[in-house]
Amino acid sequence: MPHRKPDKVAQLQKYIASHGLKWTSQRSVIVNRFFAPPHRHYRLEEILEKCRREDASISYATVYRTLIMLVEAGMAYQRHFGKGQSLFEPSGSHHHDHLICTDCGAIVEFENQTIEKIQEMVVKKHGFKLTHHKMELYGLCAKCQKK
Amino acid sequence: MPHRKPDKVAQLQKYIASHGLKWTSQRSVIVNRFFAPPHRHYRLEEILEKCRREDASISYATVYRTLIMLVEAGMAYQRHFGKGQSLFEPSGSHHHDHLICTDCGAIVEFENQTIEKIQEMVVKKHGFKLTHHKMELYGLCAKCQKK
DNA sequence: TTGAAATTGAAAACCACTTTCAAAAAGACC
DNA sequence: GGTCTTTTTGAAAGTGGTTTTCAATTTCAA
Ligand SMILES: [Mn+2]
Ligand SMILES: [Mn+2]
Ligand SMILES: [Zn+2]
Ligand SMILES: [Zn+2]
Repeated sequence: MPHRKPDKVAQLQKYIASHGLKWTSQRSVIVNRFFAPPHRHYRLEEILEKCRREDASISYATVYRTLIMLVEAGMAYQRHFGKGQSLFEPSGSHHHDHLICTDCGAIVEFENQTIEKIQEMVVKKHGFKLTHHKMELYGLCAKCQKK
Repeated sequence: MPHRKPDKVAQLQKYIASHGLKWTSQRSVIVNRFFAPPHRHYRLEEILEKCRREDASISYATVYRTLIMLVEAGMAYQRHFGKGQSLFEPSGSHHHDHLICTDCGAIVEFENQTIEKIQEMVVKKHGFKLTHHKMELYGLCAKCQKK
């Protein structure tokens, strides 16, 4: 199992250098946590809590700003499931959509090429040029159905 | 072209009567505006503004409460496109998804049975029980591509 | 080592709702 | 009609998740 955290950190350092930004101890803690396996969808507060175990003085604002920076660098996605807090996830190599349990919050990722193709057809039929899409399926996971 | 506003108003009056609620002049103004053709996706502020042309004293809170009531009565949907304000639309007979121009905000509705069927398959494969879904395609409409 | 520029934590501001509350309106029953 | 209980209203305050401000601190190129 590849442990790709160092790659991600190096990639961000390159981004930071090329944009006149600065590498700080706080950013190091935050991005190392964020890119540590397993791949997950994190609430900001969740990352903040983890980071504070390593550096108790890290602020909400710094975690917020760092995650936004990752999104701007193309290294993270900010998702808005439902209407509560947004979730951040490391951006990976391939696109995927989400299946979300409305009871326990479990998130399953899936990919379906047929749906993607049909989307393209729908868009073309209406004369649009597609930039991105959002597809979320909400329901009860197997566990929650039994309760 | 059928002008179905009176039906909707009558339907809401029946709902109101059967729930021990009261019909008011404000509710009359608001629902008549909301159900007046053409079918649209409205921001709350947009409806408020229209209603105030008819009754300048109508408040934000009353429009808000009336729209929520319509949603609870099953006569409107509240949509959360992007991250800003939510949009309300009269609920119609059949399900549809949305194609949204990121430049001018134009919204096109579409329906695709194949996508709906594949969604069911994806859900079943992961052992979920689907309750609802969200599918939005974002891009540039024909007009905005020319600019 | 210096110093301009970026970053930080704390706190305030922002924004889209959502709720509270006292006064007004609705409508069921005379 | 009038009476009375309940619901609704507008104004204002409260909420929650972000987003910005600002003075002090840190980074890092020179
Ligand atoms: Mn994901
Ligand atoms: Mn619609
Ligand atoms: Zn579940
Ligand atoms: Zn457009």
